[in-house]
Amino acid sequence: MVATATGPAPPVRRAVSNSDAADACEVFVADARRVAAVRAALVGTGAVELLAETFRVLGDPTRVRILDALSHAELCVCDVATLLGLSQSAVSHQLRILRGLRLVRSRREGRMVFYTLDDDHITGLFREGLRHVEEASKGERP
Amino acid sequence: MVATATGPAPPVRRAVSNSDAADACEVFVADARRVAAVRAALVGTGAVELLAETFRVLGDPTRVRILDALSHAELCVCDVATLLGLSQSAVSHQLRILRGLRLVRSRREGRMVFYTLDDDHITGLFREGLRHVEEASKGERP
DNA sequence: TGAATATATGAACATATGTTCATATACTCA
DNA sequence: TGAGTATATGAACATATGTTCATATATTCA
Repeated sequence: MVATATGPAPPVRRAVSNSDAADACEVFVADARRVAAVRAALVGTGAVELLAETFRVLGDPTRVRILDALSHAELCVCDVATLLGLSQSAVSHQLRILRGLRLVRSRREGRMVFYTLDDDHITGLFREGLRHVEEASKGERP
Repeated sequence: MVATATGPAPPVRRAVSNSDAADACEVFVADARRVAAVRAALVGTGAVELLAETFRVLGDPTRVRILDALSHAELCVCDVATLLGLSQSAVSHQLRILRGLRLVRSRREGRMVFYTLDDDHITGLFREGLRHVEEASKGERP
């Protein structure tokens, strides 16, 4: 936190400084100091794009199910398809996407290709997300 | 892990048991025992959907930037818009989505509405994702 | 009350995305 | 080598999604 907004900062109502960022519309800033401080602390564009792409890849039910399956055992494409009731093509397409972000790893063995989670990478996120969700669904306000 | 696939399990090549899951196509299972074990361990549909939706919401560059900004300070809508060079409308729409999943919380103060991260919820995922991505971009294979 | 301002929201539109279908590639075995 | 099988991939299509534009709602202040 930059400006520990207690007693939430008197709305200064100063026009947006025509520095670099915004001429988007006639938007005013409530607290120019706070905005400036936050701007300086923002994550770089590269990290934003990469992070968003990572989450986007994780944000599909089919891919979640595939990762869930692979978190329990190494499986070949046809096993995944059978297990989840999906077509071989659909599974293969999705595995390609997961592989592209290094979330899974493949190992060929004869005609078959076995997939596992690539534990070196963001896989932990999946596990943690699952924990969060399972908690959240319990602690939902009634 | 269910079947610690060392010496990766002789491909049994048994036809898919016509139990409940799959008649999707003529797909065969490589290891019926392993598949059955994994099937029993799969996460429920509800959790899958919720997890995927959570990640999906996190999987957009604009929303990542908004969360990044809010991770540094409490901000009103116009501040976020100014800060990120976005239209007020776009920000408001996105904040609605984030609010829908309880990732941010809003607090009205006069005409303005201030937003903060809802730390009780999956926000930790965002932070951790960021860490992962920043590591990953360093440790990329050259 | 009425003008001004901050935020919210519905409709429309362009783009992105997941699945299917058809087919290509890679590997095994006779 | 050729048939058979497991996986990969390109094209097409239906659906989902983010932004903009216009406008509604909510609050303050004269």
